Amino acid sequence: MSTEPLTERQETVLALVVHEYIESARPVGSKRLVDQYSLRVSSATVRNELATLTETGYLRQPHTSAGRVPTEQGYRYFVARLQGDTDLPASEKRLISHQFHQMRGDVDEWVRLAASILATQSRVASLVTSPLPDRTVFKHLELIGTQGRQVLMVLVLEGGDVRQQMLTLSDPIDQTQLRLTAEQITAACEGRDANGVKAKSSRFDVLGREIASLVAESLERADEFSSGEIHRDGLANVLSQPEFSDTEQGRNALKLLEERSLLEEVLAKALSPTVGGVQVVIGGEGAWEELRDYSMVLARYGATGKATGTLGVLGPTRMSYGRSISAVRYVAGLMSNLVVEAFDA
Amino acid sequence: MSTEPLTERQETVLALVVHEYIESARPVGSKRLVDQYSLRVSSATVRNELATLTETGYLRQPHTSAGRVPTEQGYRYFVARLQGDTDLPASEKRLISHQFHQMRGDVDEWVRLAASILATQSRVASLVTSPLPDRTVFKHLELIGTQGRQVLMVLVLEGGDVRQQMLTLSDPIDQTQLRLTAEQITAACEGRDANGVKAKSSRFDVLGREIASLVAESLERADEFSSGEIHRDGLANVLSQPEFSDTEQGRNALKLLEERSLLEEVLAKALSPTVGGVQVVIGGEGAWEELRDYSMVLARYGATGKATGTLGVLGPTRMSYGRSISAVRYVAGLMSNLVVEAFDA
DNA sequence: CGTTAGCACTCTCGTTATGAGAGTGCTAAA
DNA sequence: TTTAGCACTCTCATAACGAGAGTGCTAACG
Repeated sequence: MSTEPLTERQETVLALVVHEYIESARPVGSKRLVDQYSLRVSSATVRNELATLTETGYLRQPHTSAGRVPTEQGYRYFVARLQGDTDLPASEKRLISHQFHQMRGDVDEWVRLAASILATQSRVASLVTSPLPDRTVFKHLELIGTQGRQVLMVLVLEGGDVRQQMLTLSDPIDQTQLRLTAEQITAACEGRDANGVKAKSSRFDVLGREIASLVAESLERADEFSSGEIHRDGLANVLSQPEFSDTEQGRNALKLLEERSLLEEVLAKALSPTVGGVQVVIGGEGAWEELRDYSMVLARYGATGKATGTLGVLGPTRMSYGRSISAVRYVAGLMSNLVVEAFDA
Repeated sequence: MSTEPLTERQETVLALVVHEYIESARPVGSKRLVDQYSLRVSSATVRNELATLTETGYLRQPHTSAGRVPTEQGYRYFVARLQGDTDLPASEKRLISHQFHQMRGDVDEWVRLAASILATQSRVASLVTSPLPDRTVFKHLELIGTQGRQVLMVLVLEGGDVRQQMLTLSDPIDQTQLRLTAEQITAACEGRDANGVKAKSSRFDVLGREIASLVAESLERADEFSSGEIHRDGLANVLSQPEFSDTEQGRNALKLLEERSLLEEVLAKALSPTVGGVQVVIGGEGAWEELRDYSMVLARYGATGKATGTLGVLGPTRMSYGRSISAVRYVAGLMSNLVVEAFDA
């Protein structure tokens, strides 16, 4: 567990072990290493290096006389060295970009496409949340009477998100009255958040106050549940990873992917709220016991301060970090562009 | 494959075989049958019945000297006899009903809850689509200018569904003009469908015509993609079924569940468009090769002619039809109530 | 001193053999 | 028509075993 700097050769060996293990899913030994990569040293030398790397906590032996497997620490070191110099081939990029530009429709469509692309590129499961405003700001209110005292409240938020809500008034109100009230509130509260709306509320009549408090409540709710639906894709991919050949393990993985609350927590905590680089969470980083055997590659996308969402992949710790990181980075960039465009074209 | 009517005893034996096989997941033999259910005949007699049931195509032998397994035909017969007399225990019903009434919020919440309840009750995977209007009818239009030529179009449909769309006009238009146009269109087209809107379109000015055609287009699109998102739950359940202990099989099942287009097709074709009873699709019914080893229990819910959605479960042919049917029936009923309430309170 | 060849030892994993268990179909008797 | 009895079949869990891969250690080498 010492943190002495690694020699160059140790670094190479570590990288090779990680690489080979990710490819083959089998513990990797000294012999295989020299053969596979035609190293210019003997297997005995490699064996020595492996021993010290095991000492210092970068590698692990599943059992005596088996090959080595990277520890979380080992993965982390590898990923840190990796970060910069990994990218999707230009042809892939063109293809993906094309698919995105093909379809400038619904936000849900983007999300679906992003998830699908992440899944196929990374070969593991993907997660994408819709872009949501960071701070929910009121923009426009519409009240539409149906029959009797039933009213549909349509709430337009900054950034184009729309909330709708049915509500029942104590007395029947005609459509002109409703329209008037809606206009009043819209005029007074445009550009304000939940608290701002509450502050203005005293200026309205009885009906207006009732509606305004509902609006404020709705804005608050939007602030809290800021993650919304999590769109998943590629669940079948993770099942095909050899570590989940045991059904029990596979079921676990699925449970994890279905556990909304856990994912929300990780997504929220692991990511700084600003759009930026790609974050890699390896083996739960000690904080999430359930994620011990899994890694996530995450990124925030969107326009900081306006609307942002999260996207990423989840797979076994032995996943292809290179592929995942570059895919996540690229797709996050594309999605950010789309969101920015949608905001201020 | 003959369709001679079964004797009463044959019927009993068939029912027991199906029941026992669903419970144990192992081919069931004559001896086990008499022991388990303390039949008043000998195993040899049962053996004879099994033989004829195999002849007539209700049962199948995985290999000589193995027990019997129901064929699709066998399941179908069993399910047909079963339909009426299966129901959730009252206590379960109360619990579920309570959960639903606990939360009269967002439609998405209902969908999520329904999926979750179906999954836990049936112990297999569940599918629920949002309730959508059968025929998309325009109700109200709102145009909200942002900056420059960018306009947010908010389209309220009969039944409270809301579509939003960003659009860029050829010339900047001020807010009053937008409002006027929106009011015009709303007044002229309320209660009309896509074609109705098109018909009225000639009465508007240039801007009005442009907008109206977009509205009509949007209505048409809503008609086509009438299924929307399919919400899933309980995917992990199906992995725990012994038939999927082989990872390959499990992966297949997952792929199936992820294949949106296939599910949409089945949902659309297998169900009459009216809200009604529970439909059981066994082994793909010859029409869907991919579903050979799976069964679905489906129901349509909502208010016929207004808004309906689909919900159901998907599992191996060897699933507990009793549990599934009663769960699907009950949850569909609850969801229908909610939708009806939301429509005309 | 770092590197390497050699070697004895360990642990896994796929293959094969084997026997118990469950089930069948058939025949003949009740 | 039902049942007892029996020979036969097929699966599946268990154990035995050997090949293969890998290790650590020691001693020799440049």
